Amino acid sequence: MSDEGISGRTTIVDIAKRAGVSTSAVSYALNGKPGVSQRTRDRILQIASELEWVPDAAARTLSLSRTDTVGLVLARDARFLASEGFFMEFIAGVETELSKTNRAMLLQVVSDPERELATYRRWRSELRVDGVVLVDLRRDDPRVELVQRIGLPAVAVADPSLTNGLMTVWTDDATGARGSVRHLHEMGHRSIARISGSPHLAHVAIRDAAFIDECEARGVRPLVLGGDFSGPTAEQLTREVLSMQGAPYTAIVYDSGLTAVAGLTAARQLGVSVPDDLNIIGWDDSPICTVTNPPISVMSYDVVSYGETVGRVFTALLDGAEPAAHVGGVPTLHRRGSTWSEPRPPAG
Amino acid sequence: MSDEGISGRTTIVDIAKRAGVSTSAVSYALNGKPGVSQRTRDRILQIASELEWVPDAAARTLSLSRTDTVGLVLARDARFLASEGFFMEFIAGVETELSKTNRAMLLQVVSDPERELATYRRWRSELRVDGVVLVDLRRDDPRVELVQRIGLPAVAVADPSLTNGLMTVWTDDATGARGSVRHLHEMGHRSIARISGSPHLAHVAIRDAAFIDECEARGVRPLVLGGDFSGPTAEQLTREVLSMQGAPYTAIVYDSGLTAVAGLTAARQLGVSVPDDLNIIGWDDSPICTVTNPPISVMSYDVVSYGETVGRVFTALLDGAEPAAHVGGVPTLHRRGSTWSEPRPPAG
DNA sequence: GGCGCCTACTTAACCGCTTAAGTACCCGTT
DNA sequence: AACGGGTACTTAAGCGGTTAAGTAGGCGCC
Repeated sequence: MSDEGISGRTTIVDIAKRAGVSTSAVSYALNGKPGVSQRTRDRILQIASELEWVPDAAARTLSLSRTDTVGLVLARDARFLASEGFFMEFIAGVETELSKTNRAMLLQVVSDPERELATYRRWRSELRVDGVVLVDLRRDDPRVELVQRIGLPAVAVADPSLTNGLMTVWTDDATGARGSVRHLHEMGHRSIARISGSPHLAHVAIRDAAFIDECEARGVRPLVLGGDFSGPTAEQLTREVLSMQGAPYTAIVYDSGLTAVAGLTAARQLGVSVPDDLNIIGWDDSPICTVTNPPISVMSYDVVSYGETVGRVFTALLDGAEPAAHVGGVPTLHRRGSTWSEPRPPAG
Repeated sequence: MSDEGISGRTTIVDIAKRAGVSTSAVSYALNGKPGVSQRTRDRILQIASELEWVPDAAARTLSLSRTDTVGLVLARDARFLASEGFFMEFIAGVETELSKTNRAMLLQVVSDPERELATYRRWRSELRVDGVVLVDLRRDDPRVELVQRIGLPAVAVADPSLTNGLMTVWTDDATGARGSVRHLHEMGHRSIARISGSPHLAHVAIRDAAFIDECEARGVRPLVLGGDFSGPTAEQLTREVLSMQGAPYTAIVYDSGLTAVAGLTAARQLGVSVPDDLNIIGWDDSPICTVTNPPISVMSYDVVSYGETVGRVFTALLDGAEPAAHVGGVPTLHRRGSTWSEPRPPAG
């Protein structure tokens, strides 16, 4: 009450005056650097906390060239790319870790990839962030090349095969896809379809390949249809799968929760019973997978802890850690009502 | 290529050298202020663009006490409070407007309200943001008092009755709630239930009151059951409504898309046909409302443009506009398959 | 008892940009 | 010819921190 007020914010000058020392002594004390006696250090710390001093972010940035901020750009239609709620949980996880080192997150939602690149360039020039998190990578994604060229520290959230040596955190989608096939095969399925998301997204392509490979290894008849993460397309493709000639597909694996729900609806409209005649597996857990009848089994992992890993890795990167690929999660099957609960003999 | 490199970033000193003037002349020219001739101004601008100069954010903040950043804090369980995708669209809208004045958005996801308050205090002390956007207000929300006390500019996204004179943007939930009742009444419904979200959220209470009021004005028999925005609770409450004694409720209005889907599932399990025996209306549009069978009618408004309004109002606020309440959207009915498409004579 | 060496500070420069205050010069006046 | 008043700049100070370089005083040591 007494010292603040007029000037507004309290600075290290205020602390220095009170303590009767120079501002550099204050700075040394506050940052735990040598150059001040223990007595003086304690006194300065005491005064700082009395005055509720907090360092000015801009001043720090200016002299340290460090912003304590990490940037995240999301493409406008990200809500189609990831299942509902994914980003909320992901961001929550990232921040849990970042806040431990007092870092914040700058978020930008853009309408197209070109603007995303421009945003990185601008952030870099303005020195607004210490680095960025890259999500939703595509094959030969221009962002990877850009951040490397302009020297913007980055953590890529994608399969290591796409990140050209950047620091990366990934989920083992291939193992997840194989796991879904394995489970269905063990339950007796011999014909399994997969209705995937946008094929130009790298993780989709990875799931596709692993799916087919695992099916072939097990003598299962596979089918992959490329969709776009939207409900109507998933419904349409589901109808196609279910009305094909020949031995029917008894299970369909989707690439999100939303598309799985759409598939369930389509099946019901065709009079196909889930799970009796058809098993359905979605990807990424979300509340909507639990409010359907039957609730939908999904391949998923803990998104919050995935984000936490990204936050930790980011902190390490800024502390000088060498780029490496870290596993942030392995999708595993969460069984619910849309899949058989025990093996059935293969038909035919 | 020639001038950058060694030092790294290009500053106004570089421009000044090239132009053979002082840095102040450069600053005046760059900011369109008087004090330089047109010739010199043009030359400086030319050089600046050749050098691809971008102002350093921290330096600007330090001398102007302005960050060009707005903060947004979301409570960790926000994904339950708003329907899926709401925040992505909302934030996209806000940023569309903010980016016009070259402002960015700092995002923090916290686990509890206490941390949210702490975040505002810290941002204020560190001078990290010019102001904040407040969402998901409760009655007597402590955030309103806090931002006013510490003098942090804020735009509250909530009903004006809750914001104590802060700059606010709101959706007319009361009119929306009345609209849902009006439509159902005109279709012939005479007993309408409402399964609402968490009653301690202000907008929920407002919808509750308007719902009951409009029902009474029309001689409709109302019922309001308070839920929590979760699927299981919505299913449970739906079962309760449908198994009550006496004249049945022929329509249920929910407070989100997710809970409406849950209600649809519960109804189906009880053998109640939608829309024949029961009409269902959700709130806030989202993809999941379109992938059910039938797709679900919702009360909704354009969330992106809602966000845009918030962005515009925020810009105005920082430019000195007086606090006022602005309407950002009025929920209207989007008719889909879960409600009758034409009036039926009231039963009984 | 003069030397060097710590320790515990202070002084001053710097980060990149803004802006009040000063200065040099030109022009039109009386 | 001295003077007032623009115009077009420059100088210098300041925003709030950090940090290299300087300095004063105390201590041990030969």
